[in-house]
Amino acid sequence: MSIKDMLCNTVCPVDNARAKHVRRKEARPGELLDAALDLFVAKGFAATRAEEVAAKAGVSKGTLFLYFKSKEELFEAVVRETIGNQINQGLAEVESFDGETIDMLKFAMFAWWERVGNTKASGISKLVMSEASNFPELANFYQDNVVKPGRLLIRAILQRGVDRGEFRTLNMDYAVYSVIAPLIFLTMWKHSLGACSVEAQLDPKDYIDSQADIIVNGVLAYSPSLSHLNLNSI
Amino acid sequence: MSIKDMLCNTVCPVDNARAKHVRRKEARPGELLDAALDLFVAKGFAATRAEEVAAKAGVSKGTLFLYFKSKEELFEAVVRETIGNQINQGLAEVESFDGETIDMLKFAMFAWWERVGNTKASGISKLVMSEASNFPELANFYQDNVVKPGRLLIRAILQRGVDRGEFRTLNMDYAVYSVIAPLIFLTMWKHSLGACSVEAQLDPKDYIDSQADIIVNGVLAYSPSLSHLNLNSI
Amino acid sequence: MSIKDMLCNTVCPVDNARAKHVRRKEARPGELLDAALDLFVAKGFAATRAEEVAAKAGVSKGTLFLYFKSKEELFEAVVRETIGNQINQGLAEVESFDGETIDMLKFAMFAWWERVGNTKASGISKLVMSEASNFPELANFYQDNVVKPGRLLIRAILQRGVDRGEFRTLNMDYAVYSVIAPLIFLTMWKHSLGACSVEAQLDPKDYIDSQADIIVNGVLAYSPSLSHLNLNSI
Amino acid sequence: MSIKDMLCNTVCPVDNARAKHVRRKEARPGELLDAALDLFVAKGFAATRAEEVAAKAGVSKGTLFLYFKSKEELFEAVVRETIGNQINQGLAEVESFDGETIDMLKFAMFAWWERVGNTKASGISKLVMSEASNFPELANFYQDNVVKPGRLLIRAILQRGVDRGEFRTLNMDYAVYSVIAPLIFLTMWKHSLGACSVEAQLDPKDYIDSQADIIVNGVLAYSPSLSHLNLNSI
DNA sequence: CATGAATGAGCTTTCATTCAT
DNA sequence: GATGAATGAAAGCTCATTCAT
Repeated sequence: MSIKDMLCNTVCPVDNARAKHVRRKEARPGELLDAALDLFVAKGFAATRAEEVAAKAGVSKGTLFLYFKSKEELFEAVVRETIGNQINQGLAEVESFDGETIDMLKFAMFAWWERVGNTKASGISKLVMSEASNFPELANFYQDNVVKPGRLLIRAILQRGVDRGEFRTLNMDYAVYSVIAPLIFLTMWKHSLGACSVEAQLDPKDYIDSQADIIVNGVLAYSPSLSHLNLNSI
Repeated sequence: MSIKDMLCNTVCPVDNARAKHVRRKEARPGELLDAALDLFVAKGFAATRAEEVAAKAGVSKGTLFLYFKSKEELFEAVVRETIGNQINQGLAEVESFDGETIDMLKFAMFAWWERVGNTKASGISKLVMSEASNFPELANFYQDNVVKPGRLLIRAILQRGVDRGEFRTLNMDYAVYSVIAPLIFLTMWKHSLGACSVEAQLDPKDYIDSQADIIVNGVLAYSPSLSHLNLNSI
Repeated sequence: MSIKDMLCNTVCPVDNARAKHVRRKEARPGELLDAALDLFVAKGFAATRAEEVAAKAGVSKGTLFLYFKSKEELFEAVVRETIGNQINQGLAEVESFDGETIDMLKFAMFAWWERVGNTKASGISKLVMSEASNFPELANFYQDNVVKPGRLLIRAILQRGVDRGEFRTLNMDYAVYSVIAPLIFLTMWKHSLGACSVEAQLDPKDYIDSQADIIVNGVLAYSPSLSHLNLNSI
Repeated sequence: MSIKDMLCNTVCPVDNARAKHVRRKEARPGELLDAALDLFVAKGFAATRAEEVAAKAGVSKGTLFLYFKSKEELFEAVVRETIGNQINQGLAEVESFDGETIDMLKFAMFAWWERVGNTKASGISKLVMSEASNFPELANFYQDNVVKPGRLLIRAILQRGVDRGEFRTLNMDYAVYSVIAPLIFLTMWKHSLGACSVEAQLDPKDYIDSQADIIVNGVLAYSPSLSHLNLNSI
């Protein structure tokens, strides 16, 4: 079963019925979503005023409500539109990867950075986490469209490593977070403390490099057992 | 230099001059801080109404403002009071640890869970990250009193491992995040998506167990080089 | 009919029934009235907080309400107590005056300054005028106890001048204000604009001197007619 | 030097830079200023609720804050706008007056009544005096734009009388108040005690007539000296 | 008597949302 | 479609007043 097959069941493709309607909405007010994303990420949902969003998008306050019934709907649209199918996009690249799983994993992590982490969309993680309890449906949407597919993608990679004897046996349900946690942490950091003091900033490349290095070594076959053999004596 | 020594410069002890005066005020309205912490973590600063906090603490709206000049001051007090000197407390335990650094690291991670992660205080991470850009001073306070000391604590442990030949050479500035990121991620998860759907919940023990296992193996000496030796052929 | 006789009908002597009760209240909380007078005059009724008054009087907030049922009652007490029987006091002095009415009038004006204008009680005019429409009963009280008697006192003096042929015939109902207006104006000025900028301050003695001089000359018998006779030719 | 020349330095003309922008805003909400003036004069600043002002102006609470950042700003706008250049307007009329200074002075006093005293603007005196210590800047503004020019205007008239030999030598710094005090007293009376009881009301014409008569006679040349000559003996 | 912590009605101010133009 | 003036519900905060100590 290809990785794509593993994912296609879970990923609920964006509702096609609404697609056309949504498409028209995005024609002009795509700028509204952009503006809203920025402001929501930076200030939070409640602290962002509808008028600010409109102003940043270069339209009037009234226009915003022409395209979005309410501030909440705007928020949901921001999340839904921004999330898009990030995972699916990255999927193809990962799937077509040919080579050792170690490199595949590293590749996936850096690809994520290029595709998502280094994008405006990166703020979504922070946004969703911050507002999850105020927008439960949205949290579920995020669960279904980002978390689950992402988890499966990582899991598929790790499983590939195990299947090919490269990686040792892992508790898959939790091992995936060894990849996910550092990446999500990075985006949240970038949009919170990292944005406040210069000293708190992290260099993304070095950061991912370090994390990938440790994770990869941490899942390699035999390394744990070897450590018990006291390799120093070799 | 002991680990404690490494930390004592950065950790700014709570101002003792005001402590007594403040202490009396907080005798009763400590409940206000408790209530506020819960609500701020769950709903965010802006979405939490002052009256809710008061009600949850069992007092009237007016009483809240008797003890905190404004909602913002309440927020800051929540963060400052809750943070306390978590790190310092954990410090003693870690410092007195005698044994292999592998176990020390695992111990530290679990200890953190008991001391902080499994506490009401755990929501602070989420809170600070969510509101950092709206409360820059608070972000800096968190930096100085939690992030920096925590980073130094982890760094000290890792360095111990390296010094004793247990761990391989690491890019310390980033390696520390291999320990920090999964833990912070856990608390944020717990207070956001994890609180929404049952399926998204993580078992903390298993989670930390898995993370610790992979990290520890990822930093062990010789494992990386061994991987290049293609151990499969042995 | 003596001047005293002219007044005794209008001046309602302070209610003797309540006197004893009031007396006890004044024992300690006289300081409350003092403090309240100052603050009410300076900031107005609404802008003065009960706690401020208490603090200035050196007692606790609760004590204030021990002596005055409400802030309004405090206000009314301030006015009633402060007004006292200023006019009556001045009355005796004026009545026993023996000499030309010109000097009597001047004497009355300066006496008022010593007895009232230069006293804490002087703020009452400003206070009553500022708050009259919010405290109609008090306005009437002031009418009956200050305005009317004062008007009669002045009228009596002027009438004396007319009767003795010193003053020309005057429209008494309005002529009295030639004496009253400048004096009331002085106190209001002193407690409003005069308290703000140094340059706006008036020297009371010089001010009254000038006013009295012009008024006195303005009411003298023959002077108007004489002026038409072109006295320059004499 | 013409009277106008004497004044032009002190009267600061309303800022023309902002005028146009402000003007548009006030096109409609001029009614807000009208409503606010009435209420502030009647009840004082603190006792007037923003909602009352809005209601009286026929708009909603929110609309008021659309045009005035705060209740205080509304208050200041009321004073500044209402004051306008009352004095300057009256100036032209007085300046072009040709005839005896006695009549000029009387004319000025009655003109003031028509132009200001009998207008909504008349409440400003009471308002400013009542709230001066709470709004020091405003008090200064009033000083500069009303008090000083008014004083100079009166002084100019009196000086004209002296220069032409109609009036005797006067202590000008205080003599001006013989004109000002009765007029200001009249407006304050009208908006405080005069508004409470019918019996306390003054007929403005008669009042001014009487005041003017006495003042004018009080400043005529030779009358003071004559009084020392003991004219009774003639 | 005196205190001051606690209350809650009431006020200022904000801001999402509407709608006439 | 687009605007932005107008709305009014809702939230933060104040302060006169009460009452247990």
